[in-house]
Amino acid sequence: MARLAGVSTATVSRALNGTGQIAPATGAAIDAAVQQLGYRPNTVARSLVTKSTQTIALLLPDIANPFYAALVSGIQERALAAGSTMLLCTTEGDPEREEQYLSLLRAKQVDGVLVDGLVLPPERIADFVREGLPIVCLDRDIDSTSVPLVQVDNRLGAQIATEHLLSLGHRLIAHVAGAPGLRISAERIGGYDDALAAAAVERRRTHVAVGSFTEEGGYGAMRALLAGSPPTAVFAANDLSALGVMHAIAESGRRVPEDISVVGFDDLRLAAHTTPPLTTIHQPAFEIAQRATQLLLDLAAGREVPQRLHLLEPELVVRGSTAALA
Amino acid sequence: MARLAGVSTATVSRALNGTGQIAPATGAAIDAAVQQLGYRPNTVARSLVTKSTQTIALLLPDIANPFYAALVSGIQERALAAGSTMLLCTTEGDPEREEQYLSLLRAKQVDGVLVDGLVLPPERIADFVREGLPIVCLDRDIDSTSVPLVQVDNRLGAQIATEHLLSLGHRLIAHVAGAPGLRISAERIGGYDDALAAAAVERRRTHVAVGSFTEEGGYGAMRALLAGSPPTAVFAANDLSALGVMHAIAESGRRVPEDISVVGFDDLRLAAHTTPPLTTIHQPAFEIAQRATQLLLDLAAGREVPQRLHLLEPELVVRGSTAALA
DNA sequence: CTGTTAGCGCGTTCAA
DNA sequence: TTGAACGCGCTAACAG
Repeated sequence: MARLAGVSTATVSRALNGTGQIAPATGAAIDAAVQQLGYRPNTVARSLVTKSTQTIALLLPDIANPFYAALVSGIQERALAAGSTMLLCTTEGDPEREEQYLSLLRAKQVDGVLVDGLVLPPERIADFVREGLPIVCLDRDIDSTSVPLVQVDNRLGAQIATEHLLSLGHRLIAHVAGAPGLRISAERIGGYDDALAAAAVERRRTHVAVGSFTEEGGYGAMRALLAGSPPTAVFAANDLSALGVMHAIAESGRRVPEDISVVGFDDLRLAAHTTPPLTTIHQPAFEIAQRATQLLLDLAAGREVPQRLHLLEPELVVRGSTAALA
Repeated sequence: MARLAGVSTATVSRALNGTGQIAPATGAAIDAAVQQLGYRPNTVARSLVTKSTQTIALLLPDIANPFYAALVSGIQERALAAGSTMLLCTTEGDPEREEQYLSLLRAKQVDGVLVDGLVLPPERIADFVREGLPIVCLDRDIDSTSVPLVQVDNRLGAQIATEHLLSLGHRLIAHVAGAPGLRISAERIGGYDDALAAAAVERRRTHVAVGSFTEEGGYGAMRALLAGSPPTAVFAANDLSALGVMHAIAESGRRVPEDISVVGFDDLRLAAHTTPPLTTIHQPAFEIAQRATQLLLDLAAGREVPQRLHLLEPELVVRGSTAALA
């Protein structure tokens, strides 16, 4: 203990936390003792009295999706600036595991939790909020008024993507949709529909296939699309499924973008290096993460957050996977 | 408190932890009270006395690399099975931040930390081990005898990759290397050299370029290679840089694999969906993560780990990016 | 089988 | 400016 090298524990506590006045001499003595022993206060004991663990959690289905991974650095930056660390909990889309984790996190007294892509019923989540666990939702919605939400304007992004294809002269535009039942999937379909309707282009039922946001799903969806009446352009609900789409197109002997144009959504780091480089909708992942984290820290500190919905702007990034209709 | 609904706190503790014998009647009463109040023991208080936080940490440079992300699910599975959660700490390759995190993690009394790709001097890391913080290294080495290591046999993997290209008739085989100064980069260069030497193929200095394990790095390295005397095949130090390599090749008007074959390393999920699908060396990421986590939990529990080095087998996965020399 | 007592290592009164 | 005393919520040791 630093106590052995000086004064009482109370004084050490005050010195290290900058609480109260410390005589220069005793301050120096404490510093010396700390140096010598490599002393660091036990944060567990501190948490027990302060009621703050300086820990937040990120709860999401699957960190293997690079978009989720991109969120982490934004969270990390804000959290570290506030002296907090981040627990990562992956659920594999299993609602039981979501609930299990939420309950565990509450027991662990985390200061708050960031959730993304949960499938648990909103009322269950609201229960946790009611019990005093601050929760902020990022990227994907939850149907709950008790949880702030930070995300990109999905509908607008999808609309911009589709308009880009329309402006290139395409009329047979397919959509490889996200996982069924998710609001985010519906919104991207909505934006696609909006753009087609505004251009008075017929929207064929057979031109929407489910890609489920994965490489594998996009691949399967595109194969199905090619087996029917092939489109001249495809808007994929995210970059990962766009990868699968391009794979299926290449495998069928067609070329991107000469035969079929492809647009993705997310703008993953690797989108710039696919073959061909992927035209896509940029999501400000870093900013989404930072905003959501700040909101969560505010909530945890007992500050009110005035606005529930935080919508950020999507942006079209044109690369090599789209071209004018031949 | 559940105390209000029955007995003493000690009995509740025993009932909930399964320690000691509990009369059926009181057990039922406690269960009922727990249900009614939604009671969960405060793990912070528990940790203060048990000296275990049921928390481990993963310290790595950058979660945006999908290979690191793949490790997470293996860790998560083992950790959750042991009732532990995982703190994720990303360092951006900054040694100061590594030390800052390690110090913070010690203060937080984590049960142990898994490290990957640290650049901190081994002796600093050994200091933490000496202070009683269990550390296990996975994927990338540390030059320290006090830290167990779980990784794939990098040298062997690189050798297998190069041999594959040799067996296809290639003789002008370039290597896009990893970040300079890392043992893992040197080992993969070593395996490449071994294979060339065994086949009595000349290894040209100009056929090794630095790709630094990133898409961007691989892209730049391949452009440099193409500006010199172009190889007929390339072994990239990881899949991400292989993506950049394929990008540069396509941009130069050449085709993969007709003009140039490409082999990666890692076998990321997306490797199956690049254009063309990437031939690569499979790393058992899930197993590496599980083994390392188990080792760490053993260490944290005070069990001895007999073996310091755990080498897992790499495996060649042949897809569409390699072909026989024309 | 159960209650009482005593800490775990801190922050925080209240006096001095 | 500093120390003594108390308590955060829990588990462990010891009686009973």
